[in-house]
Amino acid sequence: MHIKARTRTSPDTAGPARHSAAGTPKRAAHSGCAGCLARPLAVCASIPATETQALEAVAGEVLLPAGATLAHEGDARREVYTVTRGMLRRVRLLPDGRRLVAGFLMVGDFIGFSGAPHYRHTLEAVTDCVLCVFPMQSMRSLCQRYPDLESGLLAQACSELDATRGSLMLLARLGPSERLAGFLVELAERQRRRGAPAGQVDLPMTRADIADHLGLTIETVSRSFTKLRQSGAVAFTDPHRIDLVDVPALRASAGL
Amino acid sequence: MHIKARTRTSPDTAGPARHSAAGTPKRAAHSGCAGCLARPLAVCASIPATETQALEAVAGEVLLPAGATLAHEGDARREVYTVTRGMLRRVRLLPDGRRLVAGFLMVGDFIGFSGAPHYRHTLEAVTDCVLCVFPMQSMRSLCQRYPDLESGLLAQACSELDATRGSLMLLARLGPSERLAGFLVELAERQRRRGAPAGQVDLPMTRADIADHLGLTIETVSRSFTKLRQSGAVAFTDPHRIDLVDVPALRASAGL
DNA sequence: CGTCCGTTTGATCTGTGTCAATCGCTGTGG
DNA sequence: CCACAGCGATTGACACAGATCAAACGGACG
Repeated sequence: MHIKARTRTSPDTAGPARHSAAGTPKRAAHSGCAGCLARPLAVCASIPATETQALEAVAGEVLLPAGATLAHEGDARREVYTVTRGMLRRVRLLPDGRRLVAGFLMVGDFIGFSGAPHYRHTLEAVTDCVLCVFPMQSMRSLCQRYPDLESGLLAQACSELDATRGSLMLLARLGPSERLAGFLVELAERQRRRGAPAGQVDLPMTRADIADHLGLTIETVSRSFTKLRQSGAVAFTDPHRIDLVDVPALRASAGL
Repeated sequence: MHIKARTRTSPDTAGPARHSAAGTPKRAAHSGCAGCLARPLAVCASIPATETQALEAVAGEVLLPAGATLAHEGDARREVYTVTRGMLRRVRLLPDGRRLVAGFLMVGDFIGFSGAPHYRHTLEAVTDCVLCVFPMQSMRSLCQRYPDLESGLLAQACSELDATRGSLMLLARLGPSERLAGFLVELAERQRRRGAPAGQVDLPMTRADIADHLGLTIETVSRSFTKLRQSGAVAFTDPHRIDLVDVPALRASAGL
């Protein structure tokens, strides 16, 4: 096997101050569903606007500065979340330091689709984030009271399954540039659904995050970017702002 | 990129007789939930035993000989299924013939967790199979009538998400032998939950299926098997019947 | 007995990981 | 204001794990 740990976050010397450098999460009172940007995108939409006080009654808010950790792999799961602002990454670390970014979470995404009693991934803020928190128990009773909420959760779980299965194809059978193309197209699509202009992608995460998401190295990701640029499929000056010039070509090369 | 098509099923010359060689599915009347081996494992368990007639009323049965296709990628999704006997594979093909086996479905597994209106994978029988069929519409009304059914579906969707995310780590960051180890322990675990003796795995699928599931070639899968055998982690004479000699070692090498 | 197919094993080739150097931007201190 | 340190991104040279090519083996079936 290749792929050994390098620039990796060192194999977690499980000391006291686990929230490494960056800031720490801050709790706050819930600021109300009325003006929430995520509501139309999130499962909360399954609860009628006239009944949002049922949500607000049990919800809290979490402010998460970029780089901070929301939850650690292995921690007991007691709460579920909806992302209200910003982007997070779902990270898993192997003992030898190899890192996987299992996915990126964006506004409206629900965190809590798991049967496991403990987190299976560490959740880290890529940018400054705001999240809605619900105790799992409250979420369960809300589901009983509003069956539509449970349907909504099921629907969102299904679409997350679809997306995750899509990643399987990327990782198992596509080459580096194809993976990157697929990643960019999918991210652009998610951002477009959130109101961003089509044909552009924001990449707040680092190349290392992308590499660990696509099963590549930083260098290969970088080379793949230049390759896509040279082929005219994408364009960019800022490495975190990509223009998708030839979406059909990108889609085709990712097998879509 | 490497990984080009070779032994692959030829890029689907979308002719009329798409159900290639093997047999074709046969429909039958539902044979009753009472003696169903899958019931305790499947979501059907969410409906009380006294009410199974509600299921039987809308369910049908499908008999699927090994090699036959249940549904094709791209077909409209009109039904959902529960596997009652046998094993299926979930396959996706790229235009150039590269193949992905996104997963294997076993007794009790539910087929129908997707938000898409069309199948995103072809479903093929690895062994002779029997499935319970439900029109999607009937499933929806059953969910309304039995909220526990929807909870059960959500729970199963979550555990499928957990499993799929586990595959991400295998594919993105583990070497061939590690992937194989992870695959074997996970399969053993699923079979154990279904009553099989621990420490053994049945592999009805071919090496090609395993390779396309793990993002490898047949040859590398074979070599990884011999490596695991030489290291004493597994033992076998029949290539389709593996003894897991050192489960802790297997789990460790897969990062579990 | 011979063909077929899946599996295993061996030899070679190549893409991508590894090692290393440079570039560019940001923030800090003199 | 400029010099410098630090970090992320990019580019280049090289090595090796795993893909490719090739052949042999073994069981199933006619």
